[in-house]
Amino acid sequence: MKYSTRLADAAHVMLFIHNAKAPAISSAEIAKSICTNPAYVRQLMAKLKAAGLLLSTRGAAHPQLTRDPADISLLDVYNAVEGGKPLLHLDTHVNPECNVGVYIQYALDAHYADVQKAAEARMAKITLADIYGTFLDLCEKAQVTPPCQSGT
Amino acid sequence: MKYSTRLADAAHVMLFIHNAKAPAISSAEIAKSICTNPAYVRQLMAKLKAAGLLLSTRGAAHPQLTRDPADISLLDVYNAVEGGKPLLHLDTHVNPECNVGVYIQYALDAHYADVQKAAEARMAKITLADIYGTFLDLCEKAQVTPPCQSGT
DNA sequence: ATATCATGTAATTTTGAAAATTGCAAGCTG
DNA sequence: CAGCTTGCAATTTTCAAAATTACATGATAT
Repeated sequence: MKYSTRLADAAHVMLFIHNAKAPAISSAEIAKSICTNPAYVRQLMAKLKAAGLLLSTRGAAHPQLTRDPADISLLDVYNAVEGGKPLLHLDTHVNPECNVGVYIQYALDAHYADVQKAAEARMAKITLADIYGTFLDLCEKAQVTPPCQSGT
Repeated sequence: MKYSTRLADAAHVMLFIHNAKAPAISSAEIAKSICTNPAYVRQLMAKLKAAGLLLSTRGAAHPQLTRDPADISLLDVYNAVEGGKPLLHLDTHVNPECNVGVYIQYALDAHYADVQKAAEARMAKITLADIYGTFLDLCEKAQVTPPCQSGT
């Protein structure tokens, strides 16, 4: 399949909104930055809203974060848009008549959980403020002025 | 896309071979356990071989692990079959004319690397012997006799 | 108040990476 | 030699995600 870029796109949406100086930001504007379509952006925003990370109102183009970026972790965003989907996937289609096959996957399941936990623990420590900070650093190093939503 | 189950399948192959008492194990036999086809199993085995985890000879059905399962980590297997493919994926198709979009993804990249490192560090601590141990425990709890390659 | 632009959401189509399949040359083994 | 096997390349199928389409509902400004 295609790789899921929902976490990257959702973080993009959140940071784009945070970075915006203008009061009004439409899904169309955000979509242009991600090179996608407004409906997809709104789907992401709906999930972020359901997770309590974003506020938005029908008909009005002024979304806003519910909390300070320092209080929103990458894990929050991950849970919002990937909803429990694991990073590693078992092969659930093994031969049910083969005990070895069945129980090897069960055994793997237990250890996959540890990897998932480690990844999530790390994501919990990364905040949107951290990412935004890195963003500003990179922009400075490249001598680029952040705002683009006014121009493009 | 489909989810990749290569890591789970490759671990399955390794443990199936380790668990086998019979000297001869064909790719067809392993494939039956994973509910797949021999060619796919051989593709995985080719990668495991290239990574130095497995020995096999053309024409002869007697593969064997190159090291003790206690000396083979889940990360070894992951690197062998996923070859540097990350767990999280950036959105590389952003608008190149939007600095915000471009640099947000660059910033994310840096933090994704930390998550990847954490996951890999955890995988490095899990050995095939650990997984095989869990496998035996689960079999015992379920009162199931492990070997299946003799029967099915 | 009404024309215009936004959101929210469902339904459908397209895309793309992985698995499945096919085919066959090369090699072991009885 | 006959009947297995592996190794590997090429093709087809699968299926989750993204893209697209459509439209009802709601805001906003002139």
